[in-house]
Amino acid sequence: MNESQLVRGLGEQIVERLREDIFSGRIAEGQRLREIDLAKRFDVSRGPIREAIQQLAWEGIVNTDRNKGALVATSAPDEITELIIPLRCTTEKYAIRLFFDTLTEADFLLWENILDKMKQACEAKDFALISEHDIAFHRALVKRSHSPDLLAIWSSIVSRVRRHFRESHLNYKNPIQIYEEHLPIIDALKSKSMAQALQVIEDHIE
Amino acid sequence: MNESQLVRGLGEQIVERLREDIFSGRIAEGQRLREIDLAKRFDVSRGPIREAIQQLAWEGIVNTDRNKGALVATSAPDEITELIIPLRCTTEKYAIRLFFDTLTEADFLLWENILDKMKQACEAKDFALISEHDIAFHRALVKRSHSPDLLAIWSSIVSRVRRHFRESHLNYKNPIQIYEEHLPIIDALKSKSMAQALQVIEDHIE
DNA sequence: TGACAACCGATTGTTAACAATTTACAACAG
DNA sequence: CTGTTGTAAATTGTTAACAATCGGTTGTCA
Repeated sequence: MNESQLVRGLGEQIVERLREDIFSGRIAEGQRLREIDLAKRFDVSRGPIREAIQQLAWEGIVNTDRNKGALVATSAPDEITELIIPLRCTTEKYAIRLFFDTLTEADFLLWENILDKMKQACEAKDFALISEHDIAFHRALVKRSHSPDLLAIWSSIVSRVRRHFRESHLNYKNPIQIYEEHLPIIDALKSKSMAQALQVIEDHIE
Repeated sequence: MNESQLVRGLGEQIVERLREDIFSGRIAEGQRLREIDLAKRFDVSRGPIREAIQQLAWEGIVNTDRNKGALVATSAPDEITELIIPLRCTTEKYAIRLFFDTLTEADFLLWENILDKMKQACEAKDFALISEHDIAFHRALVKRSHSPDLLAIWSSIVSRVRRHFRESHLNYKNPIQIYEEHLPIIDALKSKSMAQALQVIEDHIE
């Protein structure tokens, strides 16, 4: 998976901008997305716009009806969270089992680096950044398994519910708690007890 | 949600045809998908083809590189099966819980229709077709939940292990058993006992 | 011979025009 | 007044042409 992605297609860039607009509330829930409007706004043709909308639809951020266009989805988080929790538990615990015996200091450095950035975001109360780093941290965990398939499966689960990450973060009065809740994971991974690490990740996800 | 879907876009139809081709093995792993070839084959322009490929990429059925097109993804290695079983259990049981109380005769008709085709494939010992219908059956189950989130997640999980469907089928001396093992699922769904249905699907997946 | 750069064909990315469908609204009949 | 039907505008679906990019090939030079 190409991390840097120096040059990206118009569609991908538009996806990111729209996703950020929707998550930040600049584009409201239920609002209709018209291809021509977006094409004018981004100064591209409707091709990349349609590409972006299709992707957002797959992520569950907008709903599309044939010949009727796209509406920004209203969040219905609760039921699906119930599904996501066991799925994440299964995949992330599986990842930990794969890599636990081969951990090195460099791994902890990498993860702690991400958590540092998350801490700064928490202090700045920048919820968009907090979510990004939260996802990045767990992605880095799964990636450490060195299994592209595992990473791909995990990604498809999480990106589908990126919005729920964000919404659950908004429930924290003091965002620094989000950061603090990640520290035990690192500790447990350092502890040399796989059973304990599996338990901690399970508690964390729930 | 439009149940019948009488009229669907070209892109959606092409997604289904390509998915069937790949799940059955008619299009091999690693094979390159050229937009122009597909456009000629389906007698449409490249627009709907690109739409279909993007969707297949999201489901994990093909891998795309910018400016380099799409390759049919290679199925995950055997170890992953260990992970997939609990993931499928979780998602398919979740789906059954969602729809169990609203089942109608039409649902059973649809599913039995797929199983009929599977039966014919079993009698013909056509393992490619057996796999295709096996996956199609489970997909139809999950789709019945009417939850796009659930279907999206399930799709991306199963697409990565499609080869294991075929390989596990090859272990059967008498392929008709594959068909017969699906009948208890229908029976349990008809039985009005959700707990029993959940147990049956769990036993079936393992 | 081997490295390297400039081309060329093939393929994907993007655009703009055209076709089909939906929606809103107005005219009309009962 | 209510419901229906026809029409036009707005919007999405599809197409085909054009632009940009990639990979291999060929030719040059050390």
